[in-house]
Amino acid sequence: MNAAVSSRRDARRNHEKLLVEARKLFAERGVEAPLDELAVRAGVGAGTVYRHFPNRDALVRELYDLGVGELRDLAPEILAAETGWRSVELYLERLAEWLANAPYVPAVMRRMGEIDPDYRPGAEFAEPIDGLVERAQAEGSLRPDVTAVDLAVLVDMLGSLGQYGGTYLPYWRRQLAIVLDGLRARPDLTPLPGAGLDFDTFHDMSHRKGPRPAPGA
Amino acid sequence: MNAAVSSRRDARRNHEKLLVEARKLFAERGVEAPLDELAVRAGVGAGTVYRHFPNRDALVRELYDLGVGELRDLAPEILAAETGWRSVELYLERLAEWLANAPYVPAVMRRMGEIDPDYRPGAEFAEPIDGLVERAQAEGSLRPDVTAVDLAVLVDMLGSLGQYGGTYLPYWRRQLAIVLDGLRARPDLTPLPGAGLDFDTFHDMSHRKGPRPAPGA
DNA sequence: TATGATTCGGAGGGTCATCTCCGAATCACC
DNA sequence: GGTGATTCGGAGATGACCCTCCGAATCATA
Repeated sequence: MNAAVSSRRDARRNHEKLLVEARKLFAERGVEAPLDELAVRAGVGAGTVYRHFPNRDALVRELYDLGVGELRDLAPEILAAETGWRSVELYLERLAEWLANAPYVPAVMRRMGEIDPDYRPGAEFAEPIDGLVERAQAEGSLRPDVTAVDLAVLVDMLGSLGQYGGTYLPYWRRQLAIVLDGLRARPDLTPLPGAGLDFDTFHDMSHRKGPRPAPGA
Repeated sequence: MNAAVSSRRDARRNHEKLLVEARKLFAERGVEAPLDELAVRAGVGAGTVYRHFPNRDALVRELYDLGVGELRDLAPEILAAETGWRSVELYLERLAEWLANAPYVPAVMRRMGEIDPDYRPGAEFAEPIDGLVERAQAEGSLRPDVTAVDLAVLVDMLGSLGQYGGTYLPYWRRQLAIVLDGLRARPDLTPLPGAGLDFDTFHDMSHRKGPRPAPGA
């Protein structure tokens, strides 16, 4: 899966520098940003960029894989929380914080969908999230009509606040708190509209490119 | 402000067709999509594109202005609701629905920020939204610690669900319902963290490009 | 330090998008 | 229908970007 790491120090340093600058560049200008610009920012020649990443997609793929790795590192703490509700809190907080601090991710994800139509963003996380939701609902703290997909979508929503730039970061916790209050189980709640989705149908749905249904349906 | 509308029918028809196709094209491929492709999709020659829009930015600007106009048309119904709470509901629902159905908007907004650093997205709407929040809080239905900016940010979050494509649209009402439940005033709520912002400081904040503060602060 | 292997830098060919230009076509008006 | 003004279409000049290539520089190893 991973290309071998070079034994030369300059090669390792350049590879790392290119990844760092690519994240910044893709965040600012999208994944279509000129790679010549990447070379300039990283302080290397254009040829060096293409030695490390044969083409743009290879670079995107590596950023994606590294991101999935970072997420995997977040999982243990979230799943080991004392209560199910605390797990839900941590899930939303940690994931959204990670997303908001990694503004290159949406661009990379979009491109990944074009490169490889049947990649599954974070497929390995579907099962633990399902478990987390069941646990919190079993203890009666999480409203019973939400699904794991609903939570994942909420994470995306919160993460989209990264678009405002780093200065807003301390404030998105307000939106997080509002969402969490909306997720608590309460006796007088009216149930959520529509049917809950599972990850499979959600994936099919969000990758279909067909015409949108009539508005107001 | 607006360029004069041509008196020739073919010119008006082409102008309209170009706007329609530009919205689709920008939604699919971003504002950097080739304008030659726009010409093909609209069934006109490349020269015609540049007759109507001297450059890409002129096209972006017109799409932005038209969007603001559509929002203005939404305002009366939202503000005329019977109760303050219903006004809040309509505000979130109508705006987020509009955003989710207009997937070209985020791309256009981002580009607008680059073209014209001190444009104010929807500045004219700040005052009515403030009024709407005060009304709902006065009647005791909206939690007292949210601000108009919080609501506007929530709209952006909900609108970002347009990224999943039209097929998901019937389902974002679930996230809307969760957010609304989190916004209701309740006796036992813990107050939102951090300070509420007004539109002016929020605008400064979200357009500053400086380095992000240390995470975890 | 010497040596061979690996990596670097950046000039340049090929490709694609932008935008101009002007003869041909279309339109509004009479 | 005739007429002048406006708009259309698409070929082509200009410029940007992608990616390759190879002599020069750097590195690991002994």
